[in-house]
Amino acid sequence: MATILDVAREAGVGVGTVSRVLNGRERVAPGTRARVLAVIERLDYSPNLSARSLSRGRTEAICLLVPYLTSASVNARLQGVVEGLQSSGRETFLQIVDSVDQRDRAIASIVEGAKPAGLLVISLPLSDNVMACLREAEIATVGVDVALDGVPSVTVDDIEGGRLATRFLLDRGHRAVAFVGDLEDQPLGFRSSQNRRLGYLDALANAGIEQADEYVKSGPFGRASAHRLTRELLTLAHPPTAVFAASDVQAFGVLEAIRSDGLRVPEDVSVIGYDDIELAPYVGLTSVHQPLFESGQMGAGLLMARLRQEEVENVSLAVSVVERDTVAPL
Amino acid sequence: MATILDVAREAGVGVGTVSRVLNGRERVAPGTRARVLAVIERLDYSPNLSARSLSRGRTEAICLLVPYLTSASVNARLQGVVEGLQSSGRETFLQIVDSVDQRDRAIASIVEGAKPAGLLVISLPLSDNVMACLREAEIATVGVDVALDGVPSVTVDDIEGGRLATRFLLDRGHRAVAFVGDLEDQPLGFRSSQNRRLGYLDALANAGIEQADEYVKSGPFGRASAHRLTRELLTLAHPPTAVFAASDVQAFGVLEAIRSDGLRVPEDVSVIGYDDIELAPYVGLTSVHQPLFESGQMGAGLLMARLRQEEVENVSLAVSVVERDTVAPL
DNA sequence: GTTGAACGTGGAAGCGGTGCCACGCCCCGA
DNA sequence: TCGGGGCGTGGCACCGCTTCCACGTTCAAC
Repeated sequence: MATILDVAREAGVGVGTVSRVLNGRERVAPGTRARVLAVIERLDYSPNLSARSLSRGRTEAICLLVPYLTSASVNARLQGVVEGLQSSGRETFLQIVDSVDQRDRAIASIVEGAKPAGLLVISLPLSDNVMACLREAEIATVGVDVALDGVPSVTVDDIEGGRLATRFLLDRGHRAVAFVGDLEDQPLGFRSSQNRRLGYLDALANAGIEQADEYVKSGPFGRASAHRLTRELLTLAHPPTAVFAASDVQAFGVLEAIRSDGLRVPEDVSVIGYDDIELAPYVGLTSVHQPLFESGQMGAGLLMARLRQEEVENVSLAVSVVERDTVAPL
Repeated sequence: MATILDVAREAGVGVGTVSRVLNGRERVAPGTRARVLAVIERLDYSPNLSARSLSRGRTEAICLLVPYLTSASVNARLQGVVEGLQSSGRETFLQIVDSVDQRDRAIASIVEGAKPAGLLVISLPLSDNVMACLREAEIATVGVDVALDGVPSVTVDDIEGGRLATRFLLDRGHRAVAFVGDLEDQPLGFRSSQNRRLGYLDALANAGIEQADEYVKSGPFGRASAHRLTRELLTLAHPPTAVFAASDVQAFGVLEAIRSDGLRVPEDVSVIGYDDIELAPYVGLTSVHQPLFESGQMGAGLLMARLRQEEVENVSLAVSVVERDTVAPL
């Protein structure tokens, strides 16, 4: 591999000049710049990243901070991010965080250790304290599916999504609409289920429906728990005629529970999910679609713009109901 | 952050000695070693990776070389890999490769640029030429779902899997068994569909069944293409009574095509898939299960062992048929 | 003609490690 | 007693880049 010294010698200039050309600094005569660029091209030179990091005291890389790779929606977003970042040519490394402890360790290693140029956070809220550290360390940060203090983000309005799903059921005559969601004291601070519930309550209130507390169920994320909660709903004196699940995975548990009770979907009970994950079309699940892949792509775009020192705005993506076979008019 | 010089001063030794302690070299008096380790602990020192890479001329990182993140099976393996690597504390970066061109660029950047300590390749065959370069560059390499020349790997026997799936159908009385798979001149050289077809043919031959060529269909990967191929099968003079799809995604296309013809699964036509992806249980698809996540974990284990200079053996994982609701006796 | 600011440039001092070389010491054999 | 071979160690050159300082040059202003 050629080094900066080879380039400098070959172009008949000093290493400082080559470095200035490399980094697009001013103060280089156009002719010199052209000559250096020609030599770089000819020698197929590319700077040694370790040396650059050492000298600059920071890394060129981009770090992706991601919770639960097993979650389908996080996964879809991640795919978008990776695709969007592909063209940047930067090293991209992955930090996966499944617990508060791992999160804190990951952040410590980012701020004090790797010092990447950019950080892209998916779905994981970070404290103001942490955000201050990141700003301090001059790490360009972007949030995807999470609003982070003082940095740009790509978000989807979960409250609006909850409203949309609920209105979809109300518009079809349902009045006894239940909600099945996550526990709301998430250690990692996820709020999507909570926000979707708020949207749900808001839509009901707007429709003038007095909501029975017994229609709002929450439990650990997953199919099994949703299954159990749904059985509870079905044994109520007045079981709901429709269920809004805070995620598609939970909706699958809801579907199972209804069917295992000998009831039919959507004839006896309607079900709407959220996320419109890849599985949804196979199962015919009506769901609230949010642009998962695109949110990742856009997040990558924001980060790359930030790294080019451009000013960027927050992006908010629209949600919509995808109608399939699990909701019927009452 | 403390540097090696701080440690050396604090411990009253030279930087060389600290470096030797750090790297577990011999030739350090036990007392000195203990003293240095104590200081390292006290100062919470950890070496600067950029400096180390620069000096050693190679990176500590591990690179993951992965095709098509969108593929469910690659994804599941990747999750296993990441989980398995989590404990190593090494930087892990991702190179995603969707075309021959990207593959070659990625390899060039690995061998000449980043020079990671380890490389874990998922499902992507590499030429002997490339393998020689990797050996030359002393990059510890491990294959997951691909056998790579001269390095350890975790593989699953696709031929055996094809046999298993086919025998499963034969054992239930089917004689007219069709195969729906991928095109076999994959630019990136994937051979799994081809191998599964070989297993299929072998099982038929062993059962003394003369195979009609018209029962073997191949097309681009994906649901739509499998759908189309299946319609062709169903219009044959003697349509098959069972279909073996080279992957679950293709099996979904097969299911759709059969049902859209007004036929029932499994009463009219049986279907068996391959991979047992997350979706399969939801749809009730009978499929050949291969331990995707585990293969990734084991691959990570092999790589970490190689990086500790341990000798390791190839691992071959077993496949098995998971019976659900899409296969019935003839 | 002198001054000095702005410009373009070369070069050296780091960045924080690694690894080699040289040095002093101790112990053993001649 | 002396020489020589380990052993344990300190220190310095070096990895390839950035960055800053200093040095000509040019040119406008006075």
